[in-house]
Amino acid sequence: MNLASSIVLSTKSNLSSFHSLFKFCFDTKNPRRVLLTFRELLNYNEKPNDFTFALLIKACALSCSSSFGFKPTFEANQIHTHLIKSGADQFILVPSCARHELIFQGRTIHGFGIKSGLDSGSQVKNALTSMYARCADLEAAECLFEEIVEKSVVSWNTMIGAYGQNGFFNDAMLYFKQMRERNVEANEVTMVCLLSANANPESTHCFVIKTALIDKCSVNTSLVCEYARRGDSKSAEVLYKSLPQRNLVPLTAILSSHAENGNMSSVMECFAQIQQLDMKPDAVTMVSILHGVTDPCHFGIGLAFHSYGIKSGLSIDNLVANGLISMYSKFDHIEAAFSLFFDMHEKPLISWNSLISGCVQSGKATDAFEVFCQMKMHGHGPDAITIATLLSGCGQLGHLQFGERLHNYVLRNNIEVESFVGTALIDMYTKCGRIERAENVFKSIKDPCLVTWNSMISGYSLYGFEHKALSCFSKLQEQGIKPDHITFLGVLAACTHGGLVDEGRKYFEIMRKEFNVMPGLQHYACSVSLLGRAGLLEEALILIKDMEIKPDFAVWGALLNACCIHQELRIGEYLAKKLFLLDNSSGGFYVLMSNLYATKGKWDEVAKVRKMMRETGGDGCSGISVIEVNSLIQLSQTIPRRVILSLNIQLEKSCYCYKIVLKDIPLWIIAPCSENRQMLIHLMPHSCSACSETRKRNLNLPLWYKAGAIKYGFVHLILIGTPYNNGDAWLLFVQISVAHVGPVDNLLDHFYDL
DNA sequence: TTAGGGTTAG
Repeated sequence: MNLASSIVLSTKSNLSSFHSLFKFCFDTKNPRRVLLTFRELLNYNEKPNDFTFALLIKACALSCSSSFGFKPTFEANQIHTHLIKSGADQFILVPSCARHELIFQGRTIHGFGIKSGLDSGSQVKNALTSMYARCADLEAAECLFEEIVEKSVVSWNTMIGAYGQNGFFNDAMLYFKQMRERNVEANEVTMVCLLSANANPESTHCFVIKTALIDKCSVNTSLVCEYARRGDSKSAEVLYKSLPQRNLVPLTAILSSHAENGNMSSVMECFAQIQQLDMKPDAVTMVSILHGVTDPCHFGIGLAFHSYGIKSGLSIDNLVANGLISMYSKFDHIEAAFSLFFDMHEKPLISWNSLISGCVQSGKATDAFEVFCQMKMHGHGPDAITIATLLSGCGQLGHLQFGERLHNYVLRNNIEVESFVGTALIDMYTKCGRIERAENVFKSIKDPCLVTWNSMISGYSLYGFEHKALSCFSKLQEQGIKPDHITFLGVLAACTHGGLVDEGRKYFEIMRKEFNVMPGLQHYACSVSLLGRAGLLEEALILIKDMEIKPDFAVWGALLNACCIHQELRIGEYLAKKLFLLDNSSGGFYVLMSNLYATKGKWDEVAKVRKMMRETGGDGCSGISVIEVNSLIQLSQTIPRRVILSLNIQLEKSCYCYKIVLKDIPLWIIAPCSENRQMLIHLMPHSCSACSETRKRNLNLPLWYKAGAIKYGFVHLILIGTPYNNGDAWLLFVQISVAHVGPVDNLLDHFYDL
């Protein structure tokens, strides 16, 4: 129990003391504590009134909106039980409900209100409306709103907020118009709600000047924030400077918009301003700054702010720690990200997501899956963000099986296949060789956004379905969606793969003329490749010479590749010199040169280039290969709990990570290749008996489970699994994937138990 | 009773 609770409860307990305590819980952003405190209230035999009721609803609503994933809280369930147990005689008999979601707790309290007659006041109805809105039950919110006889500005604000919070911006605006038609005067909250419902800041700005609401601190703060959020830093700054009072919130919003644009010098100016004005930067300020650190040249700034965070104590804040994890991951310092994560006192889902995403972003998807397993062991279920991130990891590894399981999870749990998850699925299926499934996912999305269209266009182009890609491009335009630079990359790639020279020229032209999208290096590289492959080397060269940006390795490389195709040794050698000066460490360059000489049968030159490649370490990018072996193993008639498998996997010099799927339970094995050394097996947490048994024995499930050895170049495994009976025999379906995932030492570093 | 800067995702 915290200090405030002790103070209130040590004095003579009365209802208003409890109400004060409830308010304290809201102020300290701990709505769930309200629910616990309500239990105390009942213990003290205090009779709640309608105000208690309204506060309880607010607590439920806030808890509900903050617990993404509809996870019931222990406290809410407790209070529910209390309502039934101790409040039965005076409040309710609650209808039993199978779904244990937090909204259920809110409905329980609603039911209690109806029965006790405490729900008729408009204040309570407003609170209830807001609760349902936060739980995305707009139908219930609307019903309640209709019941309110005298709809005050608060009632209208609640509905504007309800629709705005749930993304129905047009409806929010309609309610605002209706409110005006009924001559209800808007207040500052109306404006804040409208702005957060994506209202145009310019028109809102005019309106608030006319109605004198501009003088309200919350209104101008929201306006500055909205200008900033839309990337209009200038308007945000002009408005901010016109304000009499300096305030950290709008200044942070401006800083954040600069950070979003990667404009670190402006970010630093804002930060200096904050310090000059003696304002204390908070966690949001810190996290906004860290968000802006995307360019490697700014990494030093990021490090400096990490130090600042340690000194100021801000780095303890979860938000800041998440921001730091993301920043370090962006620059491939995944060890630092892990270290920060392990030091966190509390690890909410969002922090797990940050780390998982960090692993995927830094190209270590295997680690992301390990972290995901740990996350599940700690009792967190994945949300839409976890799933989208992991799907991206599946695409990275070509890990179709796990991707499919994630898709099944989405379907089983009624997670909406909307823009983020849908696009991630399309991306995963495309990268895992299942374009038809990507198509099906795409068709299931009601209202695909630009990024989703882009994924499908790129997918088609990758598979050489250039006409489908171009048809997608036309449909996208029919929907009134404006293509961006990624769309054109997909479209140009489709033309290149299909050899559609005229179309490619046309799209390159309309890209800037019609859509005002300036071609970047990748667009040029693609067009050069298109022209070069078609043998139009001169036109490709002219295109490069006319570029308004300096051509990079990819652009010249595309031309060199065309030279290989058309055996243009003379131009090829000229380009090779250019490329060598640009970047002589890239393996790609040597491969291209070697291919060029090979087409002409110049084997001596090929050998020279290969030697150069070895000497410069240019062949640094090793590939990942995955071999899948399926086998059905028949076991003895007795029910074997301990299954001994001798798997015939020849070990090679480098270290490998093996993934064995026992039935559908994946086990990861890291195999250090020194002979006779114990092999370490990692059990992926799952609803398998092996895992639950281990968990029962030891709550701190060791990450690695010693169970095998490597002898004579073969892998011998002892697995504890549950085989299944097909009526005749006990069977174990084993699928083995062998994937080279890099040096074992790097992987092992991340885990504690070794 | 209604609202207000931020982190994680394609």
